[in-house]
Amino acid sequence: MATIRDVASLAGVSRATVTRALQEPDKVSPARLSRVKEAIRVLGYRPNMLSQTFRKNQARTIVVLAPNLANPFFSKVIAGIVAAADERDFRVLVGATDGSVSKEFDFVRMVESRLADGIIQMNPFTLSERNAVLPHQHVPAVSVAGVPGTPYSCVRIDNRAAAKECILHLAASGHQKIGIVTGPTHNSNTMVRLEGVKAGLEEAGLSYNPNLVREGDFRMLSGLQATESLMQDGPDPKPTAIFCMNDEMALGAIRALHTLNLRVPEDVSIVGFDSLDFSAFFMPPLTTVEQPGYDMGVSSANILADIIEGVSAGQESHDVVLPYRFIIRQSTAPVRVD
Amino acid sequence: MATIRDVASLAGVSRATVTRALQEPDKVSPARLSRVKEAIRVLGYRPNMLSQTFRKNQARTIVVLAPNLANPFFSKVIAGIVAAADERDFRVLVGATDGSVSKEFDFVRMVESRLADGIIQMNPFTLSERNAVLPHQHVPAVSVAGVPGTPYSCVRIDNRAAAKECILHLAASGHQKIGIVTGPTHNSNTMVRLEGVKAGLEEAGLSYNPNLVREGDFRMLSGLQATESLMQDGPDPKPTAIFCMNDEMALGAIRALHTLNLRVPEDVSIVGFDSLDFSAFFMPPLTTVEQPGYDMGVSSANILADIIEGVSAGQESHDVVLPYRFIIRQSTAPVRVD
DNA sequence: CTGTTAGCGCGTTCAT
DNA sequence: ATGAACGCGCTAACAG
Repeated sequence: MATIRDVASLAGVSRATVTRALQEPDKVSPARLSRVKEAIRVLGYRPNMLSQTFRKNQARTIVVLAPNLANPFFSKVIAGIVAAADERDFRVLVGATDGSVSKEFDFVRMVESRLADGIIQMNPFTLSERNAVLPHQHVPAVSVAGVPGTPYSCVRIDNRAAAKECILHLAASGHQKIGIVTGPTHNSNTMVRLEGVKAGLEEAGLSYNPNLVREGDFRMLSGLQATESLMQDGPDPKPTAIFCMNDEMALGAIRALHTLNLRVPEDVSIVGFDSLDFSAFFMPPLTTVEQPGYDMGVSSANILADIIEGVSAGQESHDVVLPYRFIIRQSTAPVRVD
Repeated sequence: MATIRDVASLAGVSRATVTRALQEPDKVSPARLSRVKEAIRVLGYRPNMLSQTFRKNQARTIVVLAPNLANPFFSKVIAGIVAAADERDFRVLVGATDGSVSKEFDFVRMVESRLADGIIQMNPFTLSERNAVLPHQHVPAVSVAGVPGTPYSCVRIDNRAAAKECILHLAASGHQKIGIVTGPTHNSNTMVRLEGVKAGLEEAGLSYNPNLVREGDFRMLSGLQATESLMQDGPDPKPTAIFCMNDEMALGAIRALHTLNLRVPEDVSIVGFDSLDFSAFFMPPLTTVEQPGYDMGVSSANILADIIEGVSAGQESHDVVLPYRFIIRQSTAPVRVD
C-alpha cells in the first residue's frame, strides 16, 4: 500500500506538498499539483485514515447503544442516526448492550480511549439507579427516546401526554375497565407512561386499579402472556380495553385475545405505542402513538455531532421534544353495550 | 488526558515497561508492575486506542453493508454479527447503502484506507451486473444471505431448495394455481428462489405461468399490491395459494386478501420466507421458511475475522450453507373443494 | 527483566 | 509556493 512518501518521491516533491495538494490545492503551483495528482493516480494512493485519525485525535465515529437490536423501533432510530451521521462525515458503531451495565461501560471506555467521539444512548436514563454509566466526564452523549430529567442531552417525545391521550381516547369511547400492559417496571419510559395513564384515568373520572396492570418486557410474547393473565386471572368484570406500552406487546395481546375467542375491537379494544410499520398492516390495524423514530435519530445525531465539534458547549444540555401523533385505526371501538 | 509518558515518569520507569505491564504483565517484575498500576490508577490513564490502532495498522473494525436497515431480517443478522464480532474484539460499523453502488464504494474505500478491516455484505451478489463493488483487491469480504456463485466467501441457506419445498407443500395440498410474489427481478435471491419455484412446479406436474407472477420489493406494501393485482387482474381461475418471497410481503398479501373478503387459509393459502418474529403472531400464523439469521450473522463475522487475522488464506473462498427450516403454520391449508 | 532507539503515516510548524 | 524537521502515542527491535 502506497504511502504519502511514495507519492512525494514519485512526484519529486516533498511530503508536505502532497498533503497540501490534497487539502489546500490552491496553495500549490499548478505544475506540481498535476504531478502530484498523477503520482497519486499511478500508485493508487489512498491516505491512511488511521493515521489521519490518530494525528487529529478524533475518530469521527459515534457509538449507538441499544439494549436490543431486534426491536424494530430502534432500527428506525438507527436508520435516522446513520443517515445524519453520514451527512456530517461520522461513522456509526453499533453497541448491543443487552441491558448490561458492564457492556455500556466498555463503550464509554471506547470514547475515553478516543476510538469513538461520542455516544447515543437508546436505553432511557434511570433516575432511581445510582450506577448509571452516563453522563460521564469527557464523554459527549445524547439520550434518544428517553425521559425528562435525563441529566444530559435528550431527544424524545412527551411520553406522558401521549399515554394520557391513549387513555382518554378509550375513556371517551365508554371504556371503564382498562387493562395496562407496561414495559419493565424499573424502565423510565414505563414509569413516565404510567404517570400519563394515571393522569388520563383521573381526568376521565376513572380510578387507577393496580390489579388491571401487568408487567411486560416490550416483546410480543410478554404482551400475549400479560393479556391472557388479564383476561383470565384479572378481577371481574374483565377489561374492555387494553393499553400496551408498545406495539409489539399490543400485537401479542391481539393474538392472545384471538385465542381466547375475543374479537378486537368488538369485545376488547387495543392501543399500542410506537407505530411500527407492521401495525398498520395487522388485523385489525392498530391504534397507536407514532413516535418519529427516524427524525429522533437524525436529531440526536446532529446534536451529538454539534457537541463533538464544539459547536454546542456540551455543558448546557438540550431537551428536544418532538411531536408525536396519536393514530386511531381499527383496533379500538366504543365499548359494547350488552 | 494522561499519556503513556505521564505514567512512565510517575512510575519512574520507561514507556516500554508501561506497555509491557499492560500487554505482558508476566514479563515485568512485580515491584515495577505494581508501581505502574498505581500510576495508571492515579492518573486515570487510558491507552489511546487511536494510536494503538494506527501503530498496528488495523482498526479491528468490520463494516456491515445493508441495503435497508429497517428490514427486520437484516436486524437479526446484524445482531449475530455484533455478538460474534464482540467476542473476537472487533467493532461493527453499520453501512446503509440504500442500494447505491457509490455508497458501497465509499465503504470499500474505508477498508482501503485502513479505517476498517473488512466488509460483510448483505446485498446478494448479482451475477449479471459487471460493476459489482465486491470482491475487491485487499478488501476481505463475506456475503451473508447471498447466493451460490458469489465470487467470495458466502454464508447462506439453500434458497432454491427452500423455495421448491414451499411449492411442493402447496401442491401436495392440492393447489394448482399458485401465485408468486417475488423480490426485485434483478435481485439474485429472487432469481434463485424463482428457480426453486419452477423446479417445484415441475416436480408437482404443474406448469409455470408467468401471468401468476408479480414483482415486489420485499416490503409489505408491495406484497399487498401484488396480491391485489393477482386476485383482480390475474388470469382466471384465480390462484388458491400465493408464495411470497419474504414474510413482509406475505403479511401484506394477507392484508390484501382480507380487504378482498377472502379468508386465509380457507380461500387462499399463503407461504412466506424468512420467519420474522412477527409472523408467528400474525393471524393466521404464517407458514414460512426459517432462515437462521442470527447464526448466519455469527458465522459470517467469524469467517471474516479469520480472513482478516490471516487464519484463513482468504484466497479459497468458503461457501457455508446453513440449514433452513420449513415451518408449517396456519396460513396454508388444503385447497377447498367446492 | 529493562531502557534506549527508532519509527508507523501524517499534519503542522517554521524557515526559506 | 515549498521543503525540512518535529511530534502525535504507542509498539517493536535491540542492547544491556
